[in-house]
Amino acid sequence: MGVVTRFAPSPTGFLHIGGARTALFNWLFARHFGGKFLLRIEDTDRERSTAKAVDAIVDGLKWLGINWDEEPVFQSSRLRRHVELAESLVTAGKAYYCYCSAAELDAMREEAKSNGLTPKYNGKWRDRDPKEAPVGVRPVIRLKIPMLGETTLADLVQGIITVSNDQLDDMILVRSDGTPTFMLSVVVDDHDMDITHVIRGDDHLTNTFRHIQIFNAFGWDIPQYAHIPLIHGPDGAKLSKRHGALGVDAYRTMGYLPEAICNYLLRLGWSHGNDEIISREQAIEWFATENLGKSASRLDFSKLNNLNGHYMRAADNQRLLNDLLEIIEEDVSAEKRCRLLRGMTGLKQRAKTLLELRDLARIYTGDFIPAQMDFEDLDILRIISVKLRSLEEWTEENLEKQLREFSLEKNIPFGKIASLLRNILSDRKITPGILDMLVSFGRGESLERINAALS
RNA sequence: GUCCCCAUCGUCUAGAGGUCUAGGACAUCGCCCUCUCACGGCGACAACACGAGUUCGAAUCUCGUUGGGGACACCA
Repeated sequence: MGVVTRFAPSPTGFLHIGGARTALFNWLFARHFGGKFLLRIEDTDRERSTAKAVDAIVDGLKWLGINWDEEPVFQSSRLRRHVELAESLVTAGKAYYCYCSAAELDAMREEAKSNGLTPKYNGKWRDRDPKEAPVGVRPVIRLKIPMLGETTLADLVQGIITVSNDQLDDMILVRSDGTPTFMLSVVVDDHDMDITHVIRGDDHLTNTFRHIQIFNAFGWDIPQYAHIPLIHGPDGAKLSKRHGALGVDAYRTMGYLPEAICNYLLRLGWSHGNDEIISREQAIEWFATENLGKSASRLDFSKLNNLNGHYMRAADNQRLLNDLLEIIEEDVSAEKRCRLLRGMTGLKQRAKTLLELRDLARIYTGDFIPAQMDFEDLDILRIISVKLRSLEEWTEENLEKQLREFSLEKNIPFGKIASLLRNILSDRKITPGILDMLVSFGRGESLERINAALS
């Protein structure tokens, strides 16, 4: 049977950057082996789950180009099955009803803690006669975890990890309100969906020992696990909203390209020798859990910017123009769109993000105030004006030829001419090359601006 | 507190006992290219957390210390 992976976010917020990486890795792994990648929405927490969050996650994945197979599974629709299975465990003597109150549980934890032990449930109802059940109290269902022995996990990333069973407590499978817990639901769904490999953040590592116990109770096969390290903020502390725990949509509005985000995320905690720029196809071909690192990594925006710059330069001009028009508030005339498209090659190599590109683009779309010039400059400009007007074809080659000839003829440095023209075509210090600008503006607009400066 | 995990340049990492006076990338700083700015090219700076072992030999193996992270809910 083939590989089946899944991404299982809980829809309580946006698709954050760590989640995006988890999804990416699961997706790459499945695609590498020609298997399936499934999406499961873990919405068992009805209070916190929203349809809006589901949309945000779906949009985020689509934007990143991560496509899933089959219809997404909504965990909430599987409540019945989860609870029935838990009850079957009670019947089989592998789970039991517990009637403890919240106050009792607190006391147990406090007691364990004061004895220097892991705080946990003490098994009060584990072997009690159900006849002793207090009336009017709705019980939870707890799993009977073996009191002796240990549980071992052979993790694809972290290696072999063994935990003593006395660290695990009899976890709750079904709450007193009759709803299943995350622990139960994950296991049942991973089993029912035939998940073969679970790649997830290593904040789930210790949960995995509990999951294994549930798998064992049911007598089911356990999937392979790969726990990937978490992403930290630039300061090494846990990722917070302050520094990057943003939704992928936020990265989008910051002007990053999805391929840059994917490439960046891929290289965070994973490597393939010295390769840095990795296409989607190469990533699918190369991805393997063996190359995953074990330590947490920090988010580094300067590297992301560099990568984004690379993908901007590599991007198709028309596509970039479309992206750009989406984030420009005001209308851009057809004429100016043509200008932008002609000038895109020169613009995109000067921008690291779409936001920077938008700013640079104003050279071709915005208003400007031409610089003041002295008489000498005006004389030079007058001659240039005549020379350029006489050009038959307004091409970069012809423009350069004409201006270079003029430069030699009058013994005026080409740089002087270029900066003169820059000052009357734009009021920016930083612009594309002067020939590029003349071509992008086109004959009409260029001559018009020169004329305006002369008068 | 208890349990688990991690540890190479500022950052992401290569490195699976000798080829490591530790390689690449980003960032930083020079130089070159050059009409400004970028791009590109060349170069510089810069790391095996610490301490014991094992071994002829350790960044690589073992143990300890320190530092960081995660988990210990009727959240997921």
